[in-house]
Amino acid sequence: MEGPLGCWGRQEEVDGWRKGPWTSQEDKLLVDHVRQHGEGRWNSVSKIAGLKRSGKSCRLRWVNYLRPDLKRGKITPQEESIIVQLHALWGNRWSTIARSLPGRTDNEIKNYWRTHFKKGKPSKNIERARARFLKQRQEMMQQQQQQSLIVGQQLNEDGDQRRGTCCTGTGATADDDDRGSATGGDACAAPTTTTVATEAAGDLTTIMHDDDAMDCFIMCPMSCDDLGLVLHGAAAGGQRGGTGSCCGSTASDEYRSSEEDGGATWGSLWNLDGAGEVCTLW
DNA sequence: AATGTAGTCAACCGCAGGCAT
DNA sequence: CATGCCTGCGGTTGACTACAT
Repeated sequence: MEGPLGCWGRQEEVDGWRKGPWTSQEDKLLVDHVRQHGEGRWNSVSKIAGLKRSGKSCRLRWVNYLRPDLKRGKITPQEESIIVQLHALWGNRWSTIARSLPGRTDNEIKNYWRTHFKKGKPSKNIERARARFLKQRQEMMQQQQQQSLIVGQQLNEDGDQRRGTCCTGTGATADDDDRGSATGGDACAAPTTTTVATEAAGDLTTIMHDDDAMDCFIMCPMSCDDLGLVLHGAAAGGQRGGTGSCCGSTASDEYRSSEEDGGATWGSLWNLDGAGEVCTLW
């Protein structure tokens, strides 16, 4: 899809900024600039590198296309499963989902989701993954309920120290600046969280074992508080842009279109009835 | 072969949060 | 404390491509 004209037709210039598709020369300038100065300070790129592009445009071009660690090519079935399951957890938080998929950008995932799921009809692969996900989550919750009594006794002894167990894996990145993250540096996960997530992930379990990089998903890509916020988001009024909750919705086990139904919650998200109960495990 | 439709994807826009002044 | 700038995010657009009729 990367042609001389790209998809935006001829390049135009507005307020001194070039818009439209990037040329190979511009790409080269941007790549050279990032190599020399690193990422960030995008607004100064135009001056330093001599690009007639806004900082926004430069950043977008780099993040979505020029970054060397990008994985080109189609989304694999495994990645598809991950996307679906992470979307079930986090809704349209594409950047968060993207962090669990090395080499994929939020834009890519967002586009993929829209084209594949917006109009319903998930693939059979997705349906299988989802069914297994829900089933295993149910089983896991039953086990957790049985264990909760024992754990509760231990917690009473240990106080709040359970939240002091912080993960240091790649997933607990410092750039977890998601909206609603109430406490800084709390990318923590009690041991039970890891277990729960791994089991609940269903198909993911196999994937994770094959690829350590994927562990960033299991190892709390978002903070505990953040996860709770997402899962309870509807009660809190939800976030902008439709980032809401799976807990607040009801009954129907259908796919919905987030855009077309006008819902403030995750429209195309499966209804994870009982997800609120999962929240209580964290 | 021509036309219509759906899918894909790069790039834009507006908004919100963080930070410096 | 208030203001403005920068950065990042999610939603949307629109041209191109592939497939169907």
